Amino acid sequence: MGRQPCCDKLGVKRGPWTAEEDKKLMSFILTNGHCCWRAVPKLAGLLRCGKSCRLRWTNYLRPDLKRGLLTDAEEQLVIDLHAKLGNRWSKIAAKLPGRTDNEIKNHWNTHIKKKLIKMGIDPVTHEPLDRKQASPTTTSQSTVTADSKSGEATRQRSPQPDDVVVRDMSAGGNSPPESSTNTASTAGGSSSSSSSHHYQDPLVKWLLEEDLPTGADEPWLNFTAGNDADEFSSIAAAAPSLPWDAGVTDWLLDYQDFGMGDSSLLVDASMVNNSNGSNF
DNA sequence: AAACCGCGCAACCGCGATCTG
DNA sequence: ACAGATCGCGGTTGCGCGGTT
Repeated sequence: MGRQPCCDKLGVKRGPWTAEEDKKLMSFILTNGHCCWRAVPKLAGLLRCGKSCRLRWTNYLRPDLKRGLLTDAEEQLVIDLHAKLGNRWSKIAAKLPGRTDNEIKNHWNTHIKKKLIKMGIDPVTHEPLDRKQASPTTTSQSTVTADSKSGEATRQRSPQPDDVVVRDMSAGGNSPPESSTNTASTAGGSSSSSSSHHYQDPLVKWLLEEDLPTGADEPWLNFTAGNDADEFSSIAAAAPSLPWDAGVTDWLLDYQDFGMGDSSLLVDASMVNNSNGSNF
């Protein structure tokens, strides 16, 4: 009964993806889409399981991905959404176009969590760890820069977003619109920090108020016959932080060499632009 | 100069939800 | 209706790199 096994794990390659594997997967998905992840590795000629292919695609190869550190506005939005939603990274990521749940999760664990702790804020409940300890005026600015390491110091961190956090967290606040459906035990009871009017940043305010088109949109699945190679090139040029900028996947720049120049494979530029339309 | 340490990120794992036959 | 496959999510791990001692 039912379906075939997902993957038999025997002969399935694991570990870091090579440029060649990326090339195969990217080429395949841009050509055929990913209606069935189980079939993708076999059809693409990859010795990977479908799960691994999906992860690689969603976290690294998707054309609409942003790369690089989160901006202050994005970080602030993540903090607030986390206060509302808890560790529902996919929901949070859906509010940040071009960002993946994995990326946000990593950033939370490596940056934001520590930052909040240093500020005297419990990263789980978003409540002050110790109300006596939480002294925003003395901790926020000095500790924000303290966690910088390996390039973090180069980030242009403004103290203002942090000040907003402290103000919001200590202000209590009223019930967020989504709180009625929020069943997360950690954030649910204390998810009161985010009355959107607290945000001076209009972008953050807008993102919190609007039900955005999610970053999960997959415009590359909506290929149109009218697209051409020049259009694809313009998309790549317009997206300064696409993964292949790092040089690891330079092959993508030569997509015509392996058939991606075919008009049927190309991404609708307008849809890509829409997905990144918030211009962080 | 070498060893050690901490950080950041990519990838894996396991589980629950959903779908399919 | 049920069993099993598939998908998607969140937690965790492992490795490479850069900084420090």
